[in-house]
Amino acid sequence: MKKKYLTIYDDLVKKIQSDVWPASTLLPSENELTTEYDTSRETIRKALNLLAQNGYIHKIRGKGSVVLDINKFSFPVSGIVSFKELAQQMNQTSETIVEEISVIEDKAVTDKLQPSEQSQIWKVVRIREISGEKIILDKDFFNADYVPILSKETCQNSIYEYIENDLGLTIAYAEKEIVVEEPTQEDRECLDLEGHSNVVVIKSHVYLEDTSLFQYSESRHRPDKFRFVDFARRVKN
Amino acid sequence: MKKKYLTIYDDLVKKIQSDVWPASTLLPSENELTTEYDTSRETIRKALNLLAQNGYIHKIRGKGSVVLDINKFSFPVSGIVSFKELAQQMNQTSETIVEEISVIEDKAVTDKLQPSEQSQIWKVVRIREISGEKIILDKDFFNADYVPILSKETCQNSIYEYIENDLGLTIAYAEKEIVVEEPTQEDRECLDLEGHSNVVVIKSHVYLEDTSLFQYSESRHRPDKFRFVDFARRVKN
DNA sequence: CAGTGGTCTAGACCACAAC
DNA sequence: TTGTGGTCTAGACCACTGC
Repeated sequence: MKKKYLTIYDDLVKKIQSDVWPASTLLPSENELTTEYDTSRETIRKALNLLAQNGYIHKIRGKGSVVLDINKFSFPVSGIVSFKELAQQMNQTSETIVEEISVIEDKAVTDKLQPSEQSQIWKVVRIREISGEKIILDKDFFNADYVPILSKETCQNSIYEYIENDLGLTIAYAEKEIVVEEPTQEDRECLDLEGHSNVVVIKSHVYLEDTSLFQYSESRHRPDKFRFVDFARRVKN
Repeated sequence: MKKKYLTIYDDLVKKIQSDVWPASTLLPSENELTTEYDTSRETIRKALNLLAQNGYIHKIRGKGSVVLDINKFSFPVSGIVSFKELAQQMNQTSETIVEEISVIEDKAVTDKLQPSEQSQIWKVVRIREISGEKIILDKDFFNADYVPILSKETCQNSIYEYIENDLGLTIAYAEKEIVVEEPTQEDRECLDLEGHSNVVVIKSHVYLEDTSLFQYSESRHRPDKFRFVDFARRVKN
């Protein structure tokens, strides 16, 4: 049995996207939705809070839930999403070139991932080509305690799919940092930089369900093709 | 009376930050917290979910809530935070130079903010100096329907403080977009770019409690001083 | 005033982890 | 089996909006 509040959420998203309730109009009240979906009010509220969190509605006390018209053109780089998922969302023609797969013992990286003493770290370097241009250089480091084998086919397709479906691991959360750096020699060699003198770097620490750090990665983007969209709410002090 | 779940949240944050429960240990269970704070379990869960959302803990079904050790050095650029609030959080010596305050009728901007027909738009340009260097160029546009007066002193101090405290408006949410651009002539003149050939631009649409768009702004950063930190959780499809 | 969303309660049943 | 967090319920009271 699927979770009730999620099926309600999905249903409401679908209806908002198909303009059942156009932007800046009100959703049915929580009480109405309660009878409509034959459930309790707290369950409805869970679904509505998800909608609000994701920028679909804004709730106003005493009035109701207003449908927002943002979020229509914004594809999320936020959250934890694999390149394959992203490319599918955007309907872009994209290509992945596996540049390097190796096992390393680099001190700087090893310290971050802290594998058990005798074990090692996978290094994967991939180039992402979008519409024929080499735009992104992905450098991934995996703790081999969790990912024992890595084939070229897996790296070509989707490492996340492999980790979640085949290895049965659950990716839980990540710390991300976005900074701008000067291109390294490697960046210049692998990417079509076209004279750009900066790259945007997304550095991620990715953790599993048991809070163990299993991946560190750097996603290095040509600056003119980088875009990050966020929906934020004001938090009072 | 303050909201119970928020006072519990604040208390738990304080205790986590003062190492009452060190990183990677477990918080007391929800049932224990229920008796400790003399409240219901759902209220405890609201507080814990807030902690999880903000990266303080990770909840594991069947085990408990693990304290994370991230979030200790990461100052949030995310969310809606004014420059004054940010500077205070970081204990940085900072200075604001008000470069321009004017009323404009630029078509491109007017279309975005869509003020009522006879009204106008405030344009404010400010330079942010951090440790003696001109690092950020803030260009703000306010719908004069909501902000009738803007003094130089207000712009020097904090426009948000003025809007929320003196005008009694409530800032609710914002759409943010981060892109990298080539510096404009204005960027070159106002900032200490030191040869950098890119600026990081945060473009924001800011909305009030009644969902009306009242501000558009561009915060233009020298790339080497820009940093964005995010905490994300994996969402299954 | 009636209707809205926001908070809080006390209890139930479930899925999962650890022993 | 026990204890954990995840979902769901039915009801209560409150603060706010709009008439």
